[in-house]
Amino acid sequence: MLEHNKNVFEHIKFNIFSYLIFIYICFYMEKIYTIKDIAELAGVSKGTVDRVLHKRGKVSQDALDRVNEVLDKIDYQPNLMARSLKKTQIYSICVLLPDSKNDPYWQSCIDGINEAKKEFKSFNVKVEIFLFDATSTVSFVETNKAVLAASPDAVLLVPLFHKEANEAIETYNSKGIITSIFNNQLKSSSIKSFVGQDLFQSGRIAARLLELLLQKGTIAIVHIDEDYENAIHMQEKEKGFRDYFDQSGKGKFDIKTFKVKHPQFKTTLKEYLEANPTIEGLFVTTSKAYQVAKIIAKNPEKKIALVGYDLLENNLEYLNNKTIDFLIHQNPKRQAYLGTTSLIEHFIFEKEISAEKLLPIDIINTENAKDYFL
Amino acid sequence: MLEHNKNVFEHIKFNIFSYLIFIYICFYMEKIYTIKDIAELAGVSKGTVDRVLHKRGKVSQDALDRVNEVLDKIDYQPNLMARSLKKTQIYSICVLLPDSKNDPYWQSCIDGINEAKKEFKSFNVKVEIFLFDATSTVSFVETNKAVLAASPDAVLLVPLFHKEANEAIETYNSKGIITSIFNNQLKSSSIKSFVGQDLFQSGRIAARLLELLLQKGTIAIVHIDEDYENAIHMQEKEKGFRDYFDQSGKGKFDIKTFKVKHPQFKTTLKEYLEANPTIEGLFVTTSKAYQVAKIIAKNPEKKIALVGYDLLENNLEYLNNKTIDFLIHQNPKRQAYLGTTSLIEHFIFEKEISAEKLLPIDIINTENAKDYFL
DNA sequence: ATTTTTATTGTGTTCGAGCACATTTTAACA
DNA sequence: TGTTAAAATGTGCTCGAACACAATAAAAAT
Repeated sequence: MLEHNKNVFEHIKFNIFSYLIFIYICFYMEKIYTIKDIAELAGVSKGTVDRVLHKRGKVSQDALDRVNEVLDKIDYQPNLMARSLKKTQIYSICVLLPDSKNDPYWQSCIDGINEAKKEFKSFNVKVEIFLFDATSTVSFVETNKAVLAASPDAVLLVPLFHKEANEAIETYNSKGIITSIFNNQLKSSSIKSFVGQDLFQSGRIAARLLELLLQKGTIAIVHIDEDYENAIHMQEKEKGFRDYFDQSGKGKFDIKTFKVKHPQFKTTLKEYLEANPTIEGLFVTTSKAYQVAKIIAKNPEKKIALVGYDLLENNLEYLNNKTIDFLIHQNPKRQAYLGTTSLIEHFIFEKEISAEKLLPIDIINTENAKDYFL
Repeated sequence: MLEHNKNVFEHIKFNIFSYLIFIYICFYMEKIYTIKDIAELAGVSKGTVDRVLHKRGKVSQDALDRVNEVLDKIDYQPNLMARSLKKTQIYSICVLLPDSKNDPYWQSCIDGINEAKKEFKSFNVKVEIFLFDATSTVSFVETNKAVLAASPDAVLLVPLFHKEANEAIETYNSKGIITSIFNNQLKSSSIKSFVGQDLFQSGRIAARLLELLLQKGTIAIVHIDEDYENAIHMQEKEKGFRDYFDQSGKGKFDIKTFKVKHPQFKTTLKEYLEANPTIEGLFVTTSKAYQVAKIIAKNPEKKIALVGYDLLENNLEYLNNKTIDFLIHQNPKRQAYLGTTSLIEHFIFEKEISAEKLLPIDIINTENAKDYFL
C-alpha cells in the first residue's frame, strides 16, 4: 500500500539546520543518488523508478508525478559500472585500414587502435581490425564484405577509395551500422564522424614554413606515388599551399607542380630539377619525402629547402642530417585512437559522437621529432 | 572435499576437436575469465582464488600451485566494473596550482583538470582544485595547509617555489599521501611522478628555429619577469639553447643573455636593443614574448626574428602579424590532464604511475595555432 | 457479491569482485 | 584416541542497475 500524500522532504524533520544540510548535500556535495534513493524519496519501489527512467509505462499518473518531482530536484547519474556489469551485450566494432606492407604509416594507426582496445579491455566491447591492400580496390571491397559478415555494431574505416567507400558506407547505413571514418575526409550524410586533419590548412603550414626558409624564389609541389585525380588529400594540400602564397607571397614566389608515379620516379625528378635550376624549395605532399631527399642529398653544394609529411624512419634520417627541413606530423596513431574510442564510449557511456574531430597539425624539426614517440 | 588430482583440462572430453576449440577460446577469442571460472578450472572455491590473487595467505601450497597453473595458462583480467562497484571508498585528489589572475596560462591547466574530472565523473574519485597566488610563497604554504586539512589520498601540484614545495612534498610523503608534480621539474625522491616537458630540449628547439630564420648573426636570450636564479626553467632553456649552437652554429652565431624584471622592463629592453644594433634574433624564455613584440613592432623596417612560449591571446596577436615568428607550446592543458588522470587511474584501475611523462614540444606558427584549441 | 481481467507495484535474482564469516580439514597436544 | 588449536577452504552477502516475475490493487465482467 502506497502512502500517497507523502512529501519528498517529509522524512526529514523540518528545522533550519536539517534543511541547510539537505541543501548542502544536494548542491555542494553533489551526492550520488541511486535508484533506491529515488524510490525512497518518492515513496515508491525501485521497480517503479526503473520503469519511469526507461519509460517502460505501466506506471500510474500519481507515481509518475512523484518520481519526476524527485528527478527534477536531484541530478541523477546512473552508475555506469553497475549498468555495464549487468549488461551482457557485447558491442562489436570493426576497423578497416590498409595493411602496412607497402606503407609503414598504417602501423601507427594499428598501434592507436590497440591502445584503445587495451584501455577498454574490461568493458563489453570487441574491436576487430581488418586490413586491406591499399593498392587494390578489389581488396577493399572484399574486406568490407568480411566486415559485413561479422555484422558489427559500428565500423571505423579509412575511405581510401572514394567510390567504393561511399558504397560500403551506404550499405552499413542501411543495416543500421554506425560508420565513422578517419585519415581522409569523405562527404556523406551517412557518416557519423570524421577524425583527421584539415588538409587545406596543412598545405598552408607547409607554405608558411617554406616562406620562412626561402624568403623568395621558385618552389615545386611534388606529388609522388599516388593517382593525383583520386587522391583528394594531395589536392587539398596543394590548394592550401597555393592559397597561402596567393595571399601572402605577393609575387615573391613562383609555385610549380610536379606529379610522378613511382617506377620512373627517380630519374624523372632528377631531370626535372636539372631542367628547372631555379627551384630552391620542394613540398612533398606524401610521406615519401625521403625518396626526394635521397636525390637532392647527392648535390649538397646546392641546398634545396624540403618539407614533407610523416615521421617515418626514412624521413627522420634525412630530417636529422638536415636534408629535410620540416616534417608535418599527421598524428595517425591519435587519429585511429580517437576514432576508436569515440565509438567505444558511445556504446558504453552513451557519449555523443562529434561529427568532426580535427587534430592539431604538428610541425616537426630535428629537435622535437623524438618527443612524438611516447 | 577437494579433488586433488584433477587436471585443468580434465573437464573437457579430450579429443582433437575440443582441444582445438579450447586453444581457440584461450588465444584467439581472448575469452574473458572470471574468478568463478578460475575456481572451477583449478578445482577450488572462489574464495581461495581471491586469496591467491590478493596474496592474502591462508592457502595451502597445493591449492596455490593449482590456481597459479590456471593463471599462467589464461590471461585473467579482473572486471573493473565489478571491482569499482564493490569498492565504496571514495578516493580524494587535490590539485594545487596558481590562480589565473596574473597569468592566463593557468586557466588551461584548470580546463585540463576539469576535463579529467568530467571523464571520470562516475567513478569513486573526487578531484578538488586549490589555487594559490603565484607571487606569494605565503599563499602557497597556506594553500598546502588547507590541502593537508582535507587529508586527500593524492596531491598534484605545481612546485613553483623550490624550497616551500619541497617542504610540502615531504609533509605529504610522511603522511602517506602520494604526490605528483607538473609544469616544472623538482628533484625529490618523495615525488611519485612528473608531467611536463624537457626544457633543455625546448631551448634547443628554439635555437634550431632561430638558426633557420637567420642563418647567422647575433641572438639575445631574454629572461623576463622572473627571478632567474630561482627559475630553473629559464636556466634549462638557456642551457639547451646554447648547447645547440655550441654543436651546430660553429661560430656563425653570437649568443647574448639579457635579464630584466618587470617594472623597468620596456625602457631597459629598448636601450639594450639600441646599444646592440647587431641583434637580429630574440629568444624569450617566458610567456611574455608579446611584451617584447610590442617594442620591436614599433621599428618595422628592422625585422628581428622572435621566438617565445605559450599560446596566450597576446602572443597570438603578434604571431599573426608575424612579429613573433614561432611560439613553443608547453601544452599546459594536457600536462594537467595527464597529471590528474594518471592519479585517478592509479586508484581505480591500479595502473602504475610513470615517474616521468615528457610531452611533445609543439612548434606553433601562424598557420597551425588555432588547431591547438579543441 | 464473486470471479476474472487488467493495471500497477513490489520483490528477488543476476552481473563479478571483494571480503567477512562459517565450515571443514589438518596438525598439535594430552 | 579424543580434544583443541590452527590452518585452510567454502559460503554468502554487498555494491547499483536491469529486468523477470510475483504480488497486490483496482476495474470490469459475470
